[in-house]
Amino acid sequence: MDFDESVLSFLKPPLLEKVLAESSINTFPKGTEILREEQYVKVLPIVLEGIVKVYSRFNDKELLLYYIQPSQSCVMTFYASLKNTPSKVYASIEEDAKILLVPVRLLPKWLNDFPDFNQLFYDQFNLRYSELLDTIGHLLTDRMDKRLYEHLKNKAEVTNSISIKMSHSQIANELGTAREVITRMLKKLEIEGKITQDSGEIKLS
Amino acid sequence: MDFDESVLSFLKPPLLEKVLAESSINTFPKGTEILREEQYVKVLPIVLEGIVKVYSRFNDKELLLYYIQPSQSCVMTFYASLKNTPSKVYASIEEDAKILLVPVRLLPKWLNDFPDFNQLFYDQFNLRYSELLDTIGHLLTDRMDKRLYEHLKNKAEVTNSISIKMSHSQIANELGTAREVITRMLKKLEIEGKITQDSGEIKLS
DNA sequence: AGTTGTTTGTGACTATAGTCACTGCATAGC
DNA sequence: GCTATGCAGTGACTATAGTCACAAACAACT
Repeated sequence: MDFDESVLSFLKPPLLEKVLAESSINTFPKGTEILREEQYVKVLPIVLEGIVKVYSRFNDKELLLYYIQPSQSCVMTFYASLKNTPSKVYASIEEDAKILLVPVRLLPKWLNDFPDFNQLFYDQFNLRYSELLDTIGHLLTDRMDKRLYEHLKNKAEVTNSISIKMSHSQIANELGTAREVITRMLKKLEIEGKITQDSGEIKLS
Repeated sequence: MDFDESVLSFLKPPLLEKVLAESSINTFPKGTEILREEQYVKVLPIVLEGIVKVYSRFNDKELLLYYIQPSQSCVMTFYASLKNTPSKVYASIEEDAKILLVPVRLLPKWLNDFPDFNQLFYDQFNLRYSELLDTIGHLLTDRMDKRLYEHLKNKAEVTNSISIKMSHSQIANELGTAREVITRMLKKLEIEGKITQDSGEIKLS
């Protein structure tokens, strides 16, 4: 199979072999929606390359929850599949991605045979919970300009690039606010010298 | 030991025996702070009676995260103890509580010997994550009057009583807002006939 | 009963961000 | 080129909730 096996190093060899034997690898282009709310799940995705964005929707507002980076899995999907309950979140491809799709029917057996496997999911659960706590903290105490700036910095870090190509309204969606607010705040950040904007491209400085 | 063993029915007999043999039972009065942020944890609490409140603090603002009810455990403590990392949240006794304190050093072994035991923590993790998602949803879309009313209804449900004895400023803390706001909103809810206030006691109607 | 401290009630003000209505720009397709 | 579409920029207005500054009510203790 055509990918860097080191991203799966968290799977010990005997388990790794079994997983690879039963799983398939798919590639998805940027923008593909891979998980909708209320959807039932039959495969557990593990990201090999690229970035997946997980977000939630409240009425008409959206909010970015977290990014799944290579060697991470979507723990929301994991739980939804394990318990056969519908998903509460959405996921879409943020950067062209290569994803290992592990069939869910074998998971309980593997978790039973390789108890260490559980650690992976505890870690992810904890990570996501912590991130959500941080998000709440920002929501509760920070004003939009700061939230926006942190959001951009985070995005830059995740995509490993200082430039971001997104429309103002896409950003507004991710932060659960209105487009005009983002336009104004970006202008403010530009005046403060924290970013530059040029033909739809935002650069951190 | 003096408590209703049915609250521990999620532990299968062989495991239950081992756990009880190694654990101690303590009672705590209302108001006791049992977990602070940054604290390291050596025991996993399982609530047998009473209610524990788990909350987070951001700068000077506080926010209620969830209540731990009988037969539930604090999954944040679980993870913090498993990985020996400091706690990110606070916990205090909301209603006089009897708590089973399970020593953490034996947890990894039990999780290994009884893989089903993991389900309990997955369920709790998922529950708490879902609650946090809901909280974010409310924070993002609801106005204070609605958030307050939902908060009171939730509190009434958890304590199994339609009356709440709390000062306005305590409520304000739990919702991460200012006291005057709560005073005004309570008045508003009173006028709308949703609650009554009488000598520091709030009753849902 | 009087002092002290805490809780509640309120009016006035402010700041933030969300909404509305519109203009100018750029790009894509014909 | 022209037009359509979507994106960005901006001023004006509004609503919500947070802040400030008190006053009144209540409780707790001596």
